[in-house]
Amino acid sequence: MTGTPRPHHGGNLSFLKRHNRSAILETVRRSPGVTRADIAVLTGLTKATVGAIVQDLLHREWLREGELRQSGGGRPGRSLHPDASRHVLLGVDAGVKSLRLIACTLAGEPLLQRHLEQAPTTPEETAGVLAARIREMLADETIRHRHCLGLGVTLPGPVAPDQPLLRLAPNLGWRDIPFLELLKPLLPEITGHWLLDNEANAAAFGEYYFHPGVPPESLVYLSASTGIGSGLVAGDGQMPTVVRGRGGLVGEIGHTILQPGGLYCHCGNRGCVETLVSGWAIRAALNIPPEQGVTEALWPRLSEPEVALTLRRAGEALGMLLLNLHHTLNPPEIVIGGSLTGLGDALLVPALDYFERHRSGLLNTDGQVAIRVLDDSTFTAARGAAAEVMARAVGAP
Amino acid sequence: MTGTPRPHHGGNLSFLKRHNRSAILETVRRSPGVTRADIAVLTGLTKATVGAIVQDLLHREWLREGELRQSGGGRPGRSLHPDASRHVLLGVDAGVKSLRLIACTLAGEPLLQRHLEQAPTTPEETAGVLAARIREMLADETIRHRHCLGLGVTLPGPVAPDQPLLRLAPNLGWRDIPFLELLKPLLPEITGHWLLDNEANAAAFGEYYFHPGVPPESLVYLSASTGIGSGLVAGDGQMPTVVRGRGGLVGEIGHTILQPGGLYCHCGNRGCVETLVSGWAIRAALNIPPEQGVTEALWPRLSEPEVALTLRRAGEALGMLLLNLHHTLNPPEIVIGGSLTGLGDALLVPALDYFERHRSGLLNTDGQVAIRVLDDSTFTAARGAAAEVMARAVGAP
DNA sequence: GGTACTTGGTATGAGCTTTTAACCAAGTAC
DNA sequence: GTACTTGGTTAAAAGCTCATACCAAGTACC
Repeated sequence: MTGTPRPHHGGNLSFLKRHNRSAILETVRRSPGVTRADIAVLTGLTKATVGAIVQDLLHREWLREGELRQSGGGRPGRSLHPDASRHVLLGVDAGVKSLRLIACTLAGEPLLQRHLEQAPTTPEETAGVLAARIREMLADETIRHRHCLGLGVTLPGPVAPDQPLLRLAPNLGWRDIPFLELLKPLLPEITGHWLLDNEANAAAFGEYYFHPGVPPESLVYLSASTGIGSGLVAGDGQMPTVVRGRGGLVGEIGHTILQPGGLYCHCGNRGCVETLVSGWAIRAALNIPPEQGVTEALWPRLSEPEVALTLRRAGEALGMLLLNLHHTLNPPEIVIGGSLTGLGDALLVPALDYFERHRSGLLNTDGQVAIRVLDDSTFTAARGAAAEVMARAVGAP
Repeated sequence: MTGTPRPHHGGNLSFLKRHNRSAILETVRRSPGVTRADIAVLTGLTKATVGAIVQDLLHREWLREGELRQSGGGRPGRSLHPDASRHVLLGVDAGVKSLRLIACTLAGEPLLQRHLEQAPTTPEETAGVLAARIREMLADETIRHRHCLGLGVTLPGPVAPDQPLLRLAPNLGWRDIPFLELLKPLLPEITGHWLLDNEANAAAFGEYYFHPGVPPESLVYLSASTGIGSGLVAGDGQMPTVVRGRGGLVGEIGHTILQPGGLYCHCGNRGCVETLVSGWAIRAALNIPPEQGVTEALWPRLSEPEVALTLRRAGEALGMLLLNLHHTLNPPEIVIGGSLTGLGDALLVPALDYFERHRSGLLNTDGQVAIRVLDDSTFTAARGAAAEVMARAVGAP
């Protein structure tokens, strides 16, 4: 449930077996259709070991056998795939304005999605609403007969996942909330893994974990909505890990300074990223009333010069932030999500343009950094929380 | 020699034994004087396993037994310490203006240090000079009878450690140099581990690895000299890892933008950090001739208003960079090294002051970020390279 | 001083996991 | 139909940690 608090933990034979099972499962996830022989080559394990562990995984219904691979002069191998039909992962993203719930397969494909408007309220009330909706989902025909591996929850603020504890969610008015402790008693039927994380961290993890093809060395997720957050995931060939700071916290990239002497931010400093590109900055610059969404308010007004100029400037600031991230961490991939991506090209073209124009040639002799803008990131964080559940389940006995 | 290229590597019994040996060794390194019984508690291994592995480590002379611990009503335990008397780690930092060589113990304590002025030249010539000096060190009475575990080399530019290959060192004029391949044939007597890394990454790793007391969750090293570089190390309770970007490269934090529309940088952009705080920026602002060192040139002039103002402004920019790092990654510790720290309070007081004044209260409800300025970072990168050698040796058969 | 008790460390057999090697299965080439 | 190649399984062997029992060396107390 919680992480290992010990500084340097030894391992026994069961640890070794879990390690190898995880390696095999990740190999199949990353390359669906591989055969046992392929796995043996890729993991460095022997045919015998792979055979035994695959049998176990087939029996647990984590893997399924597929068709025969065509052979080139020998017995054809039996292809293996993740078995997406027997289990379900639950993820919840409790945002400032809405709750997003997802139930997805081991391959990250959504089975059910729920998006509810929900004004900020007390933790207890939010937990109550969530529990009712989750129970509703669990009763749905689509997933009723699946085995639930656990539930991951994300919140919009710094989280210490080891406690687990939400430290602070300014936009919800919450502080030091052990949110899972409120939710668990309401959902005793969920016996799998429970975990809590920051929204951007979970999204970053999910984008990495369910990344199609070869996963990058590291990945940054930039969450652009009311505020600006980020998550960093590094995978050193093994299970990817979220890079966290002090006490498991993560930074608040929205409060990095881009424009010294600029506008005052609610954090007390001047010229933070959030004074230039966040939802509330755009809202303030264009006098959008609080009851209206930024995207809905601006779609009809995109041709107004004032709106176009504001979004272009915000986009350039976003580009500068991307550039700084690139020069600080050089991640092979930066994924942008959050409600602001709904503003489309008016915001994003200036951002990507700025980035491309100013990316220094000092570093990237070859390969480029890929910047991927999500069309719809409504369920990205929730799916990321589900991914974290799966990663934990893979490593569990 | 090279990292594991395989995506998800399985492990066998010998892997498990190495894992546990590493856990025990790290425990003793982190808490010198522990007993076998303490180790069993800390690592979660049984007394029997700990006893057997400790015996092996004593035999290999990685550990030594110390005095008896006073007991509280039972047999007193035998304390264990790293054995710093039998092995030696070699580290080389090939900088733009000088070469720094170090030989140190398993505890990171220096045995020999060499600092040579060396103008930029060809990779081959540099390798030749280094080989001669390393051989000289190896013949020294202090380390002649020790067993050498390997050699780590750092270079001032992006390095892909897996190849290993220096991608680009603008200040040396080198590009795509497999530097170890030049050095290895000249030093056949060094049979241990060879590795190559970026200077800031190695320094960050070393500061983490030889960190006294409980190591932080992560650590950022900021290298401030001619250019500005950084390294990020994250230790998730196991062996710490350097967080790298695309192709093993690391970003160039000196080219993050702090002042949009500011001075032009040699990278082509405007307002980079390096236009504000780097050695060459200060040199340009105060007309320091290239043949003179920045620190030496400015020490006698610190009372001049122009110098004081320039350094105060540079310091504030450095403070802003620290703030942005803090808000991006929230590392519990930021270590500052590099020749610019030689400018002392004139630069650093404004930097730390700016940081403290602007650090937003949003995040740090408790614990603070620690910023540590190294008095003398001459051999920090070289020692870090030696630390990387040790970390690799610990995990090797 | 002797005994009971507590804690540190070692030795031995059991249990589990991977490996080795031999074997069977199922295709192609000729 | 036979030789050959590759995929996968099985049984014995090797290796590691663990549980248990045992010995070692101190304190507390009578």
